Amino acid sequence: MPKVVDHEARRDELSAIVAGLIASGGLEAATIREIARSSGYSKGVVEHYFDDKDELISGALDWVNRCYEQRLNRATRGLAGLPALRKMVEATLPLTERVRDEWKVRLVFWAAAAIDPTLRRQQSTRLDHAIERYEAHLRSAAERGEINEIGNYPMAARHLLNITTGICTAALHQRQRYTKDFLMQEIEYVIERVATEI
Amino acid sequence: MPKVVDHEARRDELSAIVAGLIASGGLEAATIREIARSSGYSKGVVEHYFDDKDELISGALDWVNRCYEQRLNRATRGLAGLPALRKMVEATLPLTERVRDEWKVRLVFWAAAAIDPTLRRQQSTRLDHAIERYEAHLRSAAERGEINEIGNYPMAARHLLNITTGICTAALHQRQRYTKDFLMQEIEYVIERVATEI
Amino acid sequence: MPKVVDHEARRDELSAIVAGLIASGGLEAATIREIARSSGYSKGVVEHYFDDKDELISGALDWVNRCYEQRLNRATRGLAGLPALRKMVEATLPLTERVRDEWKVRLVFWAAAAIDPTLRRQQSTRLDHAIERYEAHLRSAAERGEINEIGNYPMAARHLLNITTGICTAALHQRQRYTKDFLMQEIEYVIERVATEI
Amino acid sequence: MPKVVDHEARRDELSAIVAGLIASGGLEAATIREIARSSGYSKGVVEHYFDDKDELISGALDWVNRCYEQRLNRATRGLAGLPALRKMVEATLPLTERVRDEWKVRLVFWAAAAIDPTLRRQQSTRLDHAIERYEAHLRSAAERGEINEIGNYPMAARHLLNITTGICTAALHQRQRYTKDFLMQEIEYVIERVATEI
DNA sequence: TATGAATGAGTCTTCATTCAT
DNA sequence: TATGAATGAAGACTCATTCAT
Repeated sequence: MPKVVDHEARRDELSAIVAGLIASGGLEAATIREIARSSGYSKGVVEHYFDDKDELISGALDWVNRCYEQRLNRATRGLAGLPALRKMVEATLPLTERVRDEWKVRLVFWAAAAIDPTLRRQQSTRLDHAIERYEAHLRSAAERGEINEIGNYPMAARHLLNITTGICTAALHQRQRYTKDFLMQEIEYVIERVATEI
Repeated sequence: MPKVVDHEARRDELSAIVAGLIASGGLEAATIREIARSSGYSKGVVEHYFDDKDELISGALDWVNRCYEQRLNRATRGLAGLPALRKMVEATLPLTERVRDEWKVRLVFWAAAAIDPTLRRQQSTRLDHAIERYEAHLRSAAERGEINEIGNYPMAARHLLNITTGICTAALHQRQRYTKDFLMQEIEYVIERVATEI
Repeated sequence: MPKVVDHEARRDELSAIVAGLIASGGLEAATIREIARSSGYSKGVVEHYFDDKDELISGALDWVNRCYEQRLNRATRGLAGLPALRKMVEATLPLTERVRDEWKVRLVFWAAAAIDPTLRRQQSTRLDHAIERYEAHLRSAAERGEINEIGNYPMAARHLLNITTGICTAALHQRQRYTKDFLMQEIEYVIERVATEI
Repeated sequence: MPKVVDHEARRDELSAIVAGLIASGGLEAATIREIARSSGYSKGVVEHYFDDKDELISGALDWVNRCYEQRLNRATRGLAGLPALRKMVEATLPLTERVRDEWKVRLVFWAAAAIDPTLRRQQSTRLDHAIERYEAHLRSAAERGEINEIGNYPMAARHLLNITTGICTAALHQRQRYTKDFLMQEIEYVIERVATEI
């Protein structure tokens, strides 16, 4: 009679730990031994829930992205247009230690994705999803009359994504300059410009 | 008299190889053994020119940045204002395999810098330098009447840097979408918006 | 359930091998590879039981000292006074190959302790313990009327320890001269002199 | 026309450095690279004067012993009997940092000699010489009426050597206990006992 | 399901040594 | 004589992975 364990919950628990290790020490810090130590489980358990180290690592990214999605949904629930856009961006910016960790993990995977085609495809899909979100918010903002009509919504959305990405990476590297106020001001600057059809 | 070897040249030679290995296989591909194999030298030689693996790795980043600087200087020599700005951005975008490799190495170091304070400081300084360049070009563009006067040059410059960064990382992950034309179009879009005081 | 292995026994087994290697080839002969080869285990196993090479080495000394202690206790069990003292010294002298090996390991650690403060402290404690043993035997010898009362027991004990040490190192370097008979004769000479209050 | 260099002087210079390195960091600290660095010469020079690393190491011991001999001769010049004996022992005890270093080197070689027959033979010869010195001083002390006649001079001399050795090694490991006064007191204790025929 | 024992490949690094200049 | 470039062997150590229990 096997002990009943919530497989998924255990996987998530471990993924969270892996993500934390990556955030604090990079990919190389996420060794099976260390994961076992941090989780309190034995080495064997760790590899019982994950076939492979690769799976363990990509599980961590998955987990980070799922966390992000959830935060995003919670933040924009019931909102549309510019308010939704602002909340979405706000939820993306590395304003808290937690989100900073999220970004650190993301950076690690960008570096990996730049090299590995499979990861790159995953990353590409994620980018497309993000653009769609931005686009939806822009459209609803226009509908609600909060901004002017935009000629090329996908382009504007991509622009918004890219500038947000750029700001976030800069914020990671210049932590003290990119305070919360400063970041939000940047975002307003960006939204203004995107919303201004020339 | 010892055998005469241009120490710096040899270091550069090895750094180039390390950068190439990182670009094609990530940090973990840049093992001493592989560096030796790729360079045709013995393992010992590699550590004759670099005390440490860390030094070897950071040497690769240095080399990449120096290459970038040179390319930038060559591209903008004799230019000012918007033409200089365009050339500068053009030299930054991952339009060729070589620049793509440059970006891959950069990504690896971003991930590392997000974790290691020392690397983060270096990265921060580099960002400041880049912003200064952008700012100078924007100012001269305004002086030459190519764009309107800008209220906050440093902010506009930082904006330009961040959006470029964002575009470049996106381009790395969605290679086929970000063709040369597409990238240049994005850039024009960005320059337009930065140059438009609202 | 994990495979059941007596951790301590395994550590001892390995320590004995390390001690043997040190005795026959010095510290440098005690490489992990050689330890693995000699023990029949794999390299990994050696470091499964010992975190570190340092630990492995100091484990060997520990083991040697524990062996010595046991031999000492066995030899002096039920004895006191001069007979105990004689047995103790006899158990210390390099009369057999086994004890000679013990002494070789000891010498290696003396050299190390002369340099490393931590080892020196350990060595100092060991010396104190040995002196206490000698002192106890001297006192009981006096009580039993086997020797005259001694004015300064600790000093006499230390004297006894030092002379024994000196004899043992000499015996290591002049093996054929220091036969068993010769060594025992030296010891009697020493005991006589220590026991003779002037 | 080759540059004229005093070969022997250079060898001594290097030997002194090697001895210093061994004294402060053990045998493993005496790498060719470190010797070169400490001496200010290049690696090549070091091995120009010494065929081999082994030769370099044994050169260091030679040098240490020669220094010791010189100090001994200077200390006992013009003396005989007990005064000579006292000076000789005094020159042997690790009372100064310099002599402590001498002993550290000696310990390293004892450990090596316990293993290597060639070194052991050298060490044995050195012991014999030392015993002869002690014996001569004892005999002259008796002649001068400073002590009673001794039945077995060689044995007494060996005893003196061994106890001195034992005291010195103890002094190395319990530095603060073995102050100069304490050491000299020990020596008097020893001389008294040796000189007392029972 | 869980443990941790065992393996061996692979990592960086240090080093003595040789040799061209 | 002197330099330091070059080599490759050997060192400790880390790690993912397999497997018996």
